[in-house]
Amino acid sequence: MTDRIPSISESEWEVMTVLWHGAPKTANEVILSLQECTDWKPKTIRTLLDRLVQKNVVGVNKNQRIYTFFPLYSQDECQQAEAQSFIKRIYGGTVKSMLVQFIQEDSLSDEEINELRTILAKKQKKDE
Amino acid sequence: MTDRIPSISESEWEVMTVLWHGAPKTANEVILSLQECTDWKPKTIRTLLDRLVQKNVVGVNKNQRIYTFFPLYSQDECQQAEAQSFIKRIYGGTVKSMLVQFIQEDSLSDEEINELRTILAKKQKKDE
DNA sequence: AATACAATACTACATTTGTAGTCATCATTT
DNA sequence: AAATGATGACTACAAATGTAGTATTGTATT
Repeated sequence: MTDRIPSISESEWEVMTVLWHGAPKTANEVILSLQECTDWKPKTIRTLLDRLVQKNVVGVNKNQRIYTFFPLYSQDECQQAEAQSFIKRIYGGTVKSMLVQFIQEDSLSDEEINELRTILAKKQKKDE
Repeated sequence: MTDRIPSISESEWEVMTVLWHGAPKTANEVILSLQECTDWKPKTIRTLLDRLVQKNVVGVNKNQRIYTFFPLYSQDECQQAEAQSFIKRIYGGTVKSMLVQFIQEDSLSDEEINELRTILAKKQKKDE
């Protein structure tokens, strides 16, 4: 289903985040938003936007003189695609080995662990 | 502690995998190993090895005429570093949100879910 | 209408990555 | 010793990425 999502570079991802947070947005809005957390020049951001459009990850509405941009894939879709390829690259494709590592490290609070347990329990029940 | 691990590209990662699987190895051994699963030319693999050495991710023993190569970081360290930056990039830094997504998708078998539950349970007991 | 401003379009350039090739050298085989 | 073959050193080149700059053009202002 999810047609092959083109790869999104690190900087481009930040632009996507802004658009996922609310779209459509004008280039200027994106620029303002990103200048709060990065020190990229406006032109840089504009270039990133253009590249995302070329890659067909972002759409443009050119009806007005000032274009507006919007994501063509949901954040969820993109996260899953990235995660998929990441896991394949780094963990040889097995999701579990990664999860185990994360659980073993102290990246999770007690509460989070609890939540995860609950989710896992539910998941298991529902699946059968 | 873990000094900043340089970033390892996708192809380079495959070379690392071979070295983690057993080192030291000569370039030739690495090449043979990789030719089973890729169609890279020997020179390509050699270049990747050299770049890893430059990046200080792989060490070389030049005592013999034919060098041997070995990883300077454990697979675990590198996985954690990559995962860290990946999660920051894609999930805004929260480990849990990613785990939840993975659990929700059907990436896990029943058995795996069980294992995870066990691990979580143990983890929680031990922590307090 | 002329000018200034802002948005878009196009161009630029260094670095990293993927993917090798050529040249020099040392060891081994005639 | 000369030729051959394997290693290592250095070079190459296109695509992707990070990071902009210049040129053009439509809109708003005087």
